[in-house]
Amino acid sequence: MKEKEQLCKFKLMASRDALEVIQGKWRIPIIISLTYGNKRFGEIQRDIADISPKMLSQELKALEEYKIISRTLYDSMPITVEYSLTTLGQSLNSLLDELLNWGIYFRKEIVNKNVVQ
Amino acid sequence: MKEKEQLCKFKLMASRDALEVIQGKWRIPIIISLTYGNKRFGEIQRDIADISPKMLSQELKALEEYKIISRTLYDSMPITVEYSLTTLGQSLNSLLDELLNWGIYFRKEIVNKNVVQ
DNA sequence: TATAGCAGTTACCCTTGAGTAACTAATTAC
DNA sequence: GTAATTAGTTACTCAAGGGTAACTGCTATA
Repeated sequence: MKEKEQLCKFKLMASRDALEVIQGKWRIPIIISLTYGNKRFGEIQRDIADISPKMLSQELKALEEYKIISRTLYDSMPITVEYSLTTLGQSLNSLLDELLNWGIYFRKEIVNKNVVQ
Repeated sequence: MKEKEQLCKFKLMASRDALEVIQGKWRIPIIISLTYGNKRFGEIQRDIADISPKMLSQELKALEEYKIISRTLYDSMPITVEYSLTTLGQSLNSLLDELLNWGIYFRKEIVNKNVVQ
């Protein structure tokens, strides 16, 4: 029984580490947008229709600090900035896939059956 | 290009459905605790050492509404209440696995290397 | 008679997440 | 000369998420 509890505690810790990074309304959408190739600020904003420049800027900075994305400045005129997933960011791929699959399954099971609203 | 954009929008929607359910500090820990068997209120509270009864009660109710867990009242003395995962809740299994795997990987890559903090 | 465990509830507070609107500076096109 | 695009920033506001502490009613045990 003690083993089981220790494993449980370990999993709780790991899930918190992961959640700390992907928590919030906008980070997953931003990462999904970037799985479709490197993008500029404005392009991400157009992908995620209802994000404000303030939130996008704020969350891009956070994801950069976590080394999930990287920011490249091109000294063109006008200045362009390109965001891309790092290898750590790309390692989120299978987690994202599961998230998407479950989201689709959940909508089928619940939302369309009007069990929840 | 239009196909790519539509797929991106579709994925954004699915991820939001999933996030709506698992978002927040406590839901994933509660679900993880319940993957180790049906549990009573006090048992979950002991698993997740720093959760308050208020938050546990509130999040259990939310998860019940989403049909992720079910609540069974046993009319023993004193009254005991058992929480368990529904089949919908169990369907989160592979998502949880990926979350845990990524959490462990992330800690190895970042936290231990002191890149963050 | 008092304490402990069962499963929560209630009231209060404070911080954070997120939204809105307006603004920056540089350049190009009309 | 004015508007549009580039990539953001700043100030202000509000609601939600979450924390703390005390409390409920019931029963069994010491």
